Order: sequence, then C-alpha cells, then structure tokens
Amino acid sequence: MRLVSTAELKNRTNEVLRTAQAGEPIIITRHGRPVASLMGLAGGDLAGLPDRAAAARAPSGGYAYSAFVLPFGTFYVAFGPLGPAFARIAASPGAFERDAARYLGTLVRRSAPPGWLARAVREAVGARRVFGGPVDLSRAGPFEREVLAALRRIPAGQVRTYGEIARAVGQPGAARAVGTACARNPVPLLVPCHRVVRSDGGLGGYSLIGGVGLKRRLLESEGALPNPPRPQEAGRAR
DNA sequence: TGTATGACGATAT
DNA sequence: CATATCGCCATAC
Repeated sequence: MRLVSTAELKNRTNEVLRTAQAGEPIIITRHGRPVASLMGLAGGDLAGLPDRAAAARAPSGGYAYSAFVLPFGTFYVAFGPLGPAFARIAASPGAFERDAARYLGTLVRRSAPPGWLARAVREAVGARRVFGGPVDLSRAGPFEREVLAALRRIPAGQVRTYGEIARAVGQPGAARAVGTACARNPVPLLVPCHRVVRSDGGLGGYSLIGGVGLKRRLLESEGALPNPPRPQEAGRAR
C-alpha cells in the first residue's frame, strides 16, 4: 500500500497510475488524511462492463452478475458501469436474479467474473486489504451513502458501533438509522457492514443469509473479536 | 403529510 | 445479566 498526497497525484500522475496498475493499492490523502483509493485494472478487467455507449443507449438495462463460491455460501454480485451494484449470498442463481431485478429495476444476466471483481471479492472476503474499488450506490439515499462511505473506512480487523458511525456522519442521534442503512446495504461484504456492532458489546444483527452467525464468523476471521468463543469452556466461571 | 418500522442506545427493573 | 421501555432518526408507504 502506498500513500499519495493530492500534490503527488497531480504532479506524478503517470508514475502513480503505473504503481496502481502493478497491483499496489494507492491511498489518496488530503491534509494527511486518507480520502480515496485507486485500484489498478489489468487488460480485460472491464470486459464484463457495458461500455459508455451501451450504457447511454440502455441507461437502465444491462447489469451482469457473477457468482463466487465462498466457504459460507455462494456470493452473487451484480455490476454495472459504476461497479458492483447489488450483492447477496443466495441459495440459487434464480433467487439472486429475482432479488437483483427487484432492487435494480431491470433484469440481470450471468457473466464470467471480470478480473477486477474477482479481486475485489477476494480482498473483501479474505480481508487482506481494504477493498477501495468503485461501488454503485446510486440507489441509496444521501444519508445511506454517507453511512456506507463511513463503513468503508473501517479497517479489516476492527469494528465500530452504530453510534460511532452516526457521529462520524454528523448525526450523533441517528444510531438506529445507521442500523437501518446497514440492513439496506446493497453490496454487503464489499462494503463491510458486518464491522458495525452494538455499543453494549453485542454483535447486533445481520440480514445476509447466515445471520449473526455469519457476522461473527466474518469478524473472527478478521481477528476483530477479542475473545473467540471456546465451546469447551463456555459458561465456566473462574 | 402522517404513520409505522427497524442490524440502536441509555436506563430501569 | 436479561428484558422492558422509551427516545431517536431516516425511510417506505
């Protein structure tokens, strides 16, 4: 990972882009604070994406989706010109297609996973890096978008409370609404809503298939839980 | 425009 | 410590 200031970005654009293309994640900083990231794209990565002309011709048509078999289920991701737009763990392609069509307002067709998407899923699930790639949040409201943006700033291995996110987006009293926004996250895992927990130490909810059990599993695999449950000693006191 | 609904939080019991 | 209650706030209808 490399940190690049706005000045560097402007004055050494080509070098920065070359670095990104080489596969090293670039974090853009402003006033010393990370504000955005660049993800390299290899040739052919965009093969599954509709081109600009196609998008203009059919503004609401043309989402593709790919399936990824993960340890806890099959993860489906629908993507358009702006990036991943809808993702779910689903029991079958048909179930995902139905949910995706309802959310996106258009049919989705299956496609081989573009390289950038496979990498994004790998990074998001393996939690080896923060997935900072593009995400299509155009159907989310302004508050929801801010919340989701805040979630993306939570490093793997860490958690935040719903209240902390509320304060982070300037609505200190909106913890509950943050929960609602998380529940409506169109791209779970890619936007890590599982890293938000309750202020009382509870995990809170998780609406993906798998429920809080999956949420716990994800957080454990990221090393975010201080005391992984040890079944053998569960309940034992002193 | 009003009303109902949550992946919440603090407090009381 | 678990449950109940009430306040909160952005959405969906």
